[in-house]
Amino acid sequence: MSPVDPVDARGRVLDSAELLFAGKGFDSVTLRDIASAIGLTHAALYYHFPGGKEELFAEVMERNIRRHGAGLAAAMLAGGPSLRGKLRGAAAWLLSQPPMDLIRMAETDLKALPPEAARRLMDLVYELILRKLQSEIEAARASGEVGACDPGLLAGGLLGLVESLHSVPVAIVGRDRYAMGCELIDVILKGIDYREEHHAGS
Amino acid sequence: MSPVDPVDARGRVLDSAELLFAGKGFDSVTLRDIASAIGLTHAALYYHFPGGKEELFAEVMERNIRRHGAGLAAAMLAGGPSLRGKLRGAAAWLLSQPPMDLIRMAETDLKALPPEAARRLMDLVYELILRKLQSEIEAARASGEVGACDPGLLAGGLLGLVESLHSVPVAIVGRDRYAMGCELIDVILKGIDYREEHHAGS
DNA sequence: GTCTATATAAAGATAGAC
DNA sequence: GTCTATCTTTATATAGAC
Repeated sequence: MSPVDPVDARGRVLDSAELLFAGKGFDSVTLRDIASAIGLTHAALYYHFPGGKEELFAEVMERNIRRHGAGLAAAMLAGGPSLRGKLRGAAAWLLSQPPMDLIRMAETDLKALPPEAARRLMDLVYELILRKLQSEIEAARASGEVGACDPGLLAGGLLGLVESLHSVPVAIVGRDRYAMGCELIDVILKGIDYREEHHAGS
Repeated sequence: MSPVDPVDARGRVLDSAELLFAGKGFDSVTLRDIASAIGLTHAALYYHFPGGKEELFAEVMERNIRRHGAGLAAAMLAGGPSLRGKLRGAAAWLLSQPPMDLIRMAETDLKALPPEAARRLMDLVYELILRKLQSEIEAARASGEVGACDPGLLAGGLLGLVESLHSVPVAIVGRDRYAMGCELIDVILKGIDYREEHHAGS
């Protein structure tokens, strides 16, 4: 708790690395970037992470996924009993965090890790994030709150949908990301009132 | 048209680069990767692209965006008059191509280019891809085929949604990506039958 | 148009002082 | 715990032969 807590140096390295990795991906971030952002030289990182860049990245990703999982669970709980509330809570949480960019993670970053480490992280994403979303949709489906649907597909779709809002230039669009997230969730829940027979009948 | 068409060497370089850049991103692909994939040395690339990696990448991205725009327009036209048909055509096209990963492009890859080049490419994405999707939704909205919605937001959401299917492991899920795309489109169009008053009434 | 060879720069990693 | 070298590898880029 002292102004510069020496025992927490490792945590500060993780914070710096997470910020940079999340923004630019594994290959675009150097150990010197990570170190200099917190006033260290890159050599110091090897004291905390003897395994070098790969070990640091793997730990960053695992901590990131776990925090996302915990935050998501808490946010959905706080969203109240309705599925809409839970999904809005999930959106608020996801948009409060730096983008996870799961596509890049799966397609690019994880290829830099040993296959077992990559698999382990993907399993964590599924277990701690996708599964939680999926469970809530399944529960709503079982209780009759929503109609027939594929909860697994919807969970992945919702995640991709909300995450894609991170790349919307808010300054140009002039709308809050959370407001856009809520609107997209309502579209999922209620649709956009498509008239099947429109062309036949007009 | 000869088996090895010398005048088309530049095009083959672009093809190789596009394949690799699309899969792993700017920083994770080396000029040696691109060259050796087509039986050249990296030095040969400088004959076709004197500006080096950046020039090659910028040209690849521009060609990629233009092809996506043209393919999207053709696929939506072929989808027939209904919005559902057009969107399914769009999904079929997007899923037939390597992932564009617009989030990575916007958040990572474009930062490696000069700002004007980056802006130009983002403008092209908007003009040739998002705007086309948006126009179709707007037209359907104007004709009464669908109800009130935000066409711009929906266009971006649909793109993110369909693109995210690229990272679904088909072998595990056991479903065709196009089938999943169609289901998600139907969710957008018709919703998942959310009962607003479920909790109050049960 | 493509090659070999080389220059230059950047990044991961290690050794040893403090 | 962190630093200052230093080593090694890898990548972009260029020069000049063919």
